[in-house]
Amino acid sequence: MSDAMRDDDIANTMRALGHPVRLEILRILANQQQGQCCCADVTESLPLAQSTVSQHIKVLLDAGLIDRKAHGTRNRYCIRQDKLSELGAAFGGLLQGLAPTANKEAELA
Amino acid sequence: MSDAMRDDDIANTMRALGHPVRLEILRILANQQQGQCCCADVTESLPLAQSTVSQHIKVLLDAGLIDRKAHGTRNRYCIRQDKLSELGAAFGGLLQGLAPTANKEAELA
DNA sequence: ATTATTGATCGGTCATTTGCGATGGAAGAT
DNA sequence: ATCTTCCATCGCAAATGACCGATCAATAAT
Repeated sequence: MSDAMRDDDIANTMRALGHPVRLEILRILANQQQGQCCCADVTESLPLAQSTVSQHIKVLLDAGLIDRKAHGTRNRYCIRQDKLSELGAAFGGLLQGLAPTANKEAELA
Repeated sequence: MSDAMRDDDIANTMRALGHPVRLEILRILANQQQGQCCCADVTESLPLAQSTVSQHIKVLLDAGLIDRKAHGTRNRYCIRQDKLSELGAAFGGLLQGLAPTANKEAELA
């Protein structure tokens, strides 16, 4: 239980996922051949200015959900699958903690 | 697939979960005897003003994550388990859509 | 009827987020 | 060296969010 996400981390990550454009960006990254692409690729799939896309990317980056690798004059972004499964586990734990059956039994530790 | 959550819905719900206080409120509701309690109960478990707690509750309410039932002079709040599992499914679907194995196979529909 | 309790809502402040165009640095091409 | 491409970052404006104290309607108790 040592490296479990705390509420702050979970909330931060949730907030990063709390914008449809960022969900879309993640999907765009996921559907790339090598699972990676540059900012320009993302931008031309979205009706937003480059600076705006770059900012959304930064949010995902800060949340640890994606990774940046400099590659020549462009950057390659890819999804951090490890973070994603970590989040999945944390989310599952959260839901379980909120389930009605977990009320009393959880106190028997 | 007709009633699946769309990106907007998912993002909205994520944003509602994107604050540690609201996560805490959900946990407080979950750990109540009948899985329900009033605003005052929640407030005295948190270092926040009543108006602030009420506002957080409203966010959860608007996101459909909790339910309000008037009961005499006070309101009873409880977690909407149906929404929670709906969200769990949507989140699972999201993660699956972002997984590397889902890239090509998903196009064979 | 008067009083007390509950809790939603209003108004205000301050911080953060979202969007944009413009700027500038870094790497590749000429 | 010059020029182009890529894109992070910097203002800037508008909108949203978080928090508070104050208010007010509704119900319960006296």
